[in-house]
Amino acid sequence: MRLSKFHLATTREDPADAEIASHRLMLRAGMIRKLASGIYTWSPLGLRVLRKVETVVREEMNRAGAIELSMPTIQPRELWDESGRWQKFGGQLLKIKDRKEAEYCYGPTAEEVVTDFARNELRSYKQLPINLYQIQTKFRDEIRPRFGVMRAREFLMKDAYSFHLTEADLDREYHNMHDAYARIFTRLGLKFRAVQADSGAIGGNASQEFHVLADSGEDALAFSDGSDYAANVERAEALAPATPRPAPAQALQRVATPAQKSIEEVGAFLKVSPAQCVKTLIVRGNDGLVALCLRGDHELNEVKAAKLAELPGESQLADEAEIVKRIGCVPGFLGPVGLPADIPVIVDRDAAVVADFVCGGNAEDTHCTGANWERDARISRVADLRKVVAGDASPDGRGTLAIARGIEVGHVFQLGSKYSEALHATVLDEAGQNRVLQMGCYGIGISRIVAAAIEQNHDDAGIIWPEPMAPWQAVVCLINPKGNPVVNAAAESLYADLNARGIETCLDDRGLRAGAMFADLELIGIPHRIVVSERGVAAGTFEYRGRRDTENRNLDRDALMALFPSRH
RNA sequence: CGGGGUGUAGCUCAGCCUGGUAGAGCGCUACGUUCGGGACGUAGAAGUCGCAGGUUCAAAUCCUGUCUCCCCGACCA
Repeated sequence: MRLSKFHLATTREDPADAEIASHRLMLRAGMIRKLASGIYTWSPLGLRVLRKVETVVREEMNRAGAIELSMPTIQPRELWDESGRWQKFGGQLLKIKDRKEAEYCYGPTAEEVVTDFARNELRSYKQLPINLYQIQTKFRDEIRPRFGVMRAREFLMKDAYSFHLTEADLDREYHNMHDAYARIFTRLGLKFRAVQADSGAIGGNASQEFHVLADSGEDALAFSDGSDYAANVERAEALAPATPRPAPAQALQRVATPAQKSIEEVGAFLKVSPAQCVKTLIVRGNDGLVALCLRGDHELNEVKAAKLAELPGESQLADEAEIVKRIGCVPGFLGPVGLPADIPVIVDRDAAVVADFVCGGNAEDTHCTGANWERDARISRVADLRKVVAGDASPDGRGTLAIARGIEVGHVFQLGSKYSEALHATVLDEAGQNRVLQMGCYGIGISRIVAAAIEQNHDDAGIIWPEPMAPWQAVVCLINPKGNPVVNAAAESLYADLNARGIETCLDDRGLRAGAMFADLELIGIPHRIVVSERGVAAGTFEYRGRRDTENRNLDRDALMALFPSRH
C-alpha cells in the first residue's frame, strides 16, 4: 500500500472525550470515529487491524475443529420468548419493530438462534459433537458505553456454540476451546491470564474468563503466588480465618461519636483500627430488610451477596427512608447490637471472629465499643461476603493472593442444557432415545481486543502493535525532497521486495517532512521502519529502526533483508 | 436509571459572569521559501454558537424546555 493512496487521518492534539490510552490513541491515529454513543466507524486503518485479529481467531477456531457459519443480527421475538430472555435480558436488548409491528431484537448474542438451528439440523448423535461459530456484529444497549470500542454498544464478537450428547464430551470441548483461546491470545502477543469466573445470570457450570492484563482494566483479578489459582475477584472465595474468635475481654459501652459516620472517621475518633470495627450494610431481602456485617477494612462482594438465599438475586442497598423507618437510625450509626429481631444478621467469616469490636449503636451520633457476638449481638448465620484483598490466603490453600487488573476479552462457558431444554433441542442416541443436547458457548470480543492490545502496548509516541495485529509489519519511508530518481528507485525496489517476501509493507510516499512522517508512523504503531534517503543511498545503506528501539541502525541491503526472512 | 459536567469552524478551546459587528491555535486551500524528528511567510476557505420557545430595540451571552455527548456507580465480549 502506498500511503499517498491510503486514507491516513492522524491528529496531533488529544481528543477531548477520551480518558484511557487506547481510546485516545485510536482516535488520534484515526482508527475509529464515533457516530453516536458507543457506535463507531472503523476507518480503513482501524479495519486493517480489526481484520488481523479476526484472522488469527478464525484460523485458531478452524484449527480447533470449529465450523464457521453466519447468523442474522436481527432476531425474532418468538425465539427469545422461548428461552425467556426477551424479558430477562432487560434494557440491554435493543428491540425493533418492522412495518407489520412484528417485534425483533438486534442480537446481543446468539444462543437462541444457534439452538434453533441445531434443533432443526441435528437429528442423530452421529452428527455430534459439533462446534459452530461466527464472527458477527453484536449490539448491547449498554447503560454506559465508555472507553471507545472497549465498551461499545455495537461491537464485533466471535461467538461459538458447541453441542454434545454427554456432559463428559462437553467438558472435553470446553478444555479444547480453553486451549484454543490460549493459543489465540499468545499468537496475538498479549499478556493474558485465564481466571475462574462467576457463571452469573446466564447459569451453567464451569466458566472461565480470559483477561488481558492492564492497569486500566475494569475487572479485578486475584492470583495466588503459590499455585496456579486465578479468579475474578467477584468469584474468589475468602477462606474462613483459621483462628477462633477470642473470648470477650471488654464490657459493652455506648459512646458518643458526633457526626462520625464512616469507618475511617469512627476509627480515628475512637483510636481503633478499621479491622477492629464491624460495619453493617442494610439491603433489601426477599422478605424485608437484611443486615450484612463486615469487618471495617473489608468491602462487600456484591456477587456473593446476590447469591444469598435471603436476597432476591441481586444486592440492593436499602435507602435511608426505609432504614430510618425500620431501625430508627440513619446510615452511619448502624450496627448489629440491638437490631430488630426480625432482621436477619448475616455476618462475614472474618467479621465473625472479631471480639471487642466497635460498631454503630443504632442511634444518631452513637457507637458501641467492646461489642461481642452472641453476648451482645445476634448472628443469624456466617457467610463469605467480602471481596478478597491482596495478602489473603489462596482459596486452594497454597500461597497468598495478589490483585491485578484485567480487561475481559474472552469467556468460555459450559451451558449444559439450559437452552437446549427450553427450545427442545434433542437428538436420538444409539438406543433410539431422545436426548437433550449439552451445550457450551465461547466468546471473544474481537473489537475489544484491539483496544486491549493498545492498553498493553503503547508509549508516549503512540501505539506499538504486536506484529500479528499491525496494519503493516513494515514501512519504507521515502525521504526525497530533491526528487532524486535514484532514491525513488531504491525505495520502490525495497518496497516491492519486502512485499514479495510476504512482509506486509507500506510505502510512505506522502512527501511529508521527516519529522511529521516519523511522528505519524510511530503514532499508528508500525513495528519496523526503514528510511530510504539520499544520504543513505550514497552510503549504500538503509536506516532501520524497530518501534521499540531507541536508536537507528544503518544496514546494507543484505543485512537489512536478513531481518525479514521470507514468509512464503 | 441516579449524581456531576458539556455543547461555539474538521480538531483543541476562548468569548458568556457584565447582552451590542463571532475569535485563537492546529488542520485545510493557493503561492513562495524550506526539507532527517510535527518548518516559515503571504493570501484564503470554513461556524443557522446543539435544538425549540421566551425576555429584549438587540441574545453565543439572560430565562424555560428539550436533546446530545462526557465523567462517577449497578451490566458485559
